[in-house]
Amino acid sequence: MSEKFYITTPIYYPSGKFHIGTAYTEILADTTKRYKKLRGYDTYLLTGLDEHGQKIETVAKEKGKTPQEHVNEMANETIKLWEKMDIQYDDFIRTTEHRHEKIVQEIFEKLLKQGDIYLGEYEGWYCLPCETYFTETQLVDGKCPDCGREVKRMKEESYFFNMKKYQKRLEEFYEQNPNFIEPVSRKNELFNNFIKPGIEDLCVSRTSFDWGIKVKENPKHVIYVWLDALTNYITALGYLSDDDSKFKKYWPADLQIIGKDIIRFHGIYWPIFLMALGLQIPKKIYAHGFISIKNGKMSKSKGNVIYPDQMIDRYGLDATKYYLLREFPYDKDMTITPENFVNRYNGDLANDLGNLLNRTIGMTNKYFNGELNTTNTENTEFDKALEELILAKVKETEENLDNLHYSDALEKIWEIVSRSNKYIDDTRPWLLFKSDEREDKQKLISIMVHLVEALRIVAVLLQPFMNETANKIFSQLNINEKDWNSAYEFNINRGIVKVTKKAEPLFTRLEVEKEMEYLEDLIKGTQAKKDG
RNA sequence: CGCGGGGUGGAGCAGUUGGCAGCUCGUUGGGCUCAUAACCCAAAGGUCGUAAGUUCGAGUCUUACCCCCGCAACCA
Repeated sequence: MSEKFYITTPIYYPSGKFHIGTAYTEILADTTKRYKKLRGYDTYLLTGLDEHGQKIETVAKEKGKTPQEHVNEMANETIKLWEKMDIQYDDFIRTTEHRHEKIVQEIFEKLLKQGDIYLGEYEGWYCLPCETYFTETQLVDGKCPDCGREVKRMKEESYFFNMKKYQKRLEEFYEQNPNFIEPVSRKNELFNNFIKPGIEDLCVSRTSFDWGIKVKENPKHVIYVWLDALTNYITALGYLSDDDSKFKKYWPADLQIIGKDIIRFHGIYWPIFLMALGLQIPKKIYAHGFISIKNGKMSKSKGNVIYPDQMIDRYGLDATKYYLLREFPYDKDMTITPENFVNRYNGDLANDLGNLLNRTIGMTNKYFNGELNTTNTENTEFDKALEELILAKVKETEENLDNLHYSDALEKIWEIVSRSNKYIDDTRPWLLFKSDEREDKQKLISIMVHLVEALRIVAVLLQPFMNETANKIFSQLNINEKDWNSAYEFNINRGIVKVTKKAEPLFTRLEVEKEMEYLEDLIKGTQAKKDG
């Protein structure tokens, strides 16, 4: 039986439309899943929505809907988006589902019985019109950050989770698992700022709103945020349910992908909840950075938001994914600029990769009527050098993928592409074609075979990132050898290869000026109006 | 003195344990013609935020300072 690999994304909060940052998290998870699957793992990818809470209640009311109606709509939209993005998730959990709510109640009761949860009082700054508590630091000039009105110091009865009790165990856990959170810089940040100074108890219930899971024995309380949200990772697998086979098989998670904003909750509360339940802690949490556009973090008020469907509709899924995965640094934030996008698209996708396929197929048709007999080719020095380089890059691509360095992995794949383009210039097939020497014809066959193989290997490596593009390459080359392991060697003895008659461009070049303008408008939000 | 990240050729970035300053894009010149006006080669361009120090030698270590950007606990 193959080794399992359980990946999770955060469950997103559907108070509004998801922007490209959310899509990126999902893309990361999907890419990881596809890669692990190709490497032979039994993979399981969980994603979903966190549908409770004050804000959902408020947003629904504004739209004249019930919270349930609102989240149902949002769930439909989200699923449509993930379909459009070809996300290969195995389960989509919604915290309003019975399977989740029931178990969360049980977990709460268990923790209460154990003495990990106690009844206390929550105190904070309360905005009456917004019906929301804020912390000191959330206030803007001492007023409500949402509406700007006066806030009042208020108290309410609340259940608390005794985090302090687990302080020492958590510190020990971090000592023993220094790579629990990646990148380590983020681990250090969390450790220095929140763990070392002493963890504070966490409020796990509220009475000031209604839209949530009720505490069974005290139903005026609604279970508050994190105990509800974080547990999705285990309730989705059937923890404490009649059928917990998936839980037994897949837990603990091998990789939990999150954004850097929720590190604290996944790095402190989550391990502690699991300790309290006597469960294993996930192997790794990877926290990626944020996407910023022009003047900082994306926000509607700044007018610098990009939505994934807008990019996909105009440039295609693979180009969108490529750009994000190629430009997003492993341990830093990413900045999107129209110029950068157009450069990557034209340079990497159209010119380097797309055109390499195009010229290879063009030559194969012109020189050999599309048919290559790939047996018994003799390797020249150029051929050998190409093979060596490519095989080295395959290794490097793999290493980077194993370490979640997706941008670097793509860079390595593109080194194969670049080297192949150079190889054509070095070997000058067009001169060999004009020659009458038999030896030159032999060389020419070898060159074309090597190019076809190089492209095939590129396609193999590209599968986790750009499945559609990879398949286009396979189909135009008319080769079906897609296994990951097949990238480890040049198969130059595959018999007759008959490539497609007419190459179809993988990516057609963009008009720089026009697209930059389009993207500028998109970011400003004026493009929607133009389209409409 | 809250914590952290960062300031390197026009732009975006690499620079491992201190040892000739690199990459991508752009610019300029050249080559090639199989190809999506693509591809290949070459060149120009940096006092590595500022100042001082350690050292035979510092982008890389130490100290001070200046500037930019996140995070500061129950908001997902």
